[in-house]
Amino acid sequence: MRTPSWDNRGLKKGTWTPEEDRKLVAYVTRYGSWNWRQLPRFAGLERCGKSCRLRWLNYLRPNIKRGNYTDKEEETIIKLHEKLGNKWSVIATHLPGRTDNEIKNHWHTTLKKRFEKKAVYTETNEKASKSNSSGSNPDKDCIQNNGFFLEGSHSPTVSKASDPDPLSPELSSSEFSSSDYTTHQNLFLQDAYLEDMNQNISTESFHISQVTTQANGIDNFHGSDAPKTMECVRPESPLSYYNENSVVENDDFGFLEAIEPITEHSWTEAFVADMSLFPNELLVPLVNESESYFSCAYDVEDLWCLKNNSHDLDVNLFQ
DNA sequence: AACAAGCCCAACCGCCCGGCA
DNA sequence: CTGCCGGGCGGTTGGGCTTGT
Repeated sequence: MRTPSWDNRGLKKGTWTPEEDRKLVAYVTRYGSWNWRQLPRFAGLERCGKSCRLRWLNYLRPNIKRGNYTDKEEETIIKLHEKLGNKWSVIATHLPGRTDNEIKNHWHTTLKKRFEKKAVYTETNEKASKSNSSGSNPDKDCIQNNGFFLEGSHSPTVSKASDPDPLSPELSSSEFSSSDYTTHQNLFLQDAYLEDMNQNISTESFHISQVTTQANGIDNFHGSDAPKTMECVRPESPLSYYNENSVVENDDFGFLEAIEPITEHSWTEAFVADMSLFPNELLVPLVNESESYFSCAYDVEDLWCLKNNSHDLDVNLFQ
């Protein structure tokens, strides 16, 4: 990807290295994202806060689903885009595990082109049918949905305007008008809020079980040793090493089976303790990397083991 | 096999908004 | 009320990868 470079502030730009990922994951899972601008300094990263935030949200955070889009997901994107336009973040809340950036990319690279292609087809087909009123649609693999065709879809569930909109029980897409936009958007935002709550539960209130962590070393996910059966979660994602069977399509909480809930050693408590009791300078990474908590001297398995004993670690680190 | 063109996506950029002093 | 700051969002791009010739 992008060639690493440095801006005039001495901050690194470009592709993230596994080591940087490891530092970011270690810091955010332990302390949370309390301040993205300050975070890279304390996490030992020569990156701007924005870059860290983006990397975490789009790539490193748990429960990110990667790989091919299902027909249902594409259908959802198309329908929501019809209603909301380029509100990628809102659309993303209806696709668990997908990020706004990924959806946006998928739209621009695949769905948009398909839309334009089919729109042209629709236009020419309509002209043809006008000239021949008894004409029928010859393309049986394409299902028309408010002017859009879902290529290769074998599910006719969304094809009829009279069908209830699966995404908005109160209002079908055919009934939706621009004047309803604000009200309808509020409904979406309410859903978005609830889903955000779910996301927060998955990303901040649980941590990866030690057992699965030890079974799947983090470095494997940057190489070719990623489990081949894990399709719903990005194999090379450092935080995707919860049980490969734990993520079930259309099951937002399937992965939780492999994650143990935090009781008394939550990151929030660790954060409160660490940040309130220790001066900031003590949280700055050590100059000598071999002594740093986030250094490569620690295997990631050790890292997660250490995290599980964070209180002991805190004592050891800051004494 | 070598090259070109197009595709894909991670990452960056700049703007906007909300919270706060 | 105003200005600052941090976070969030949508648009854009760089460059690796894939496919076609």
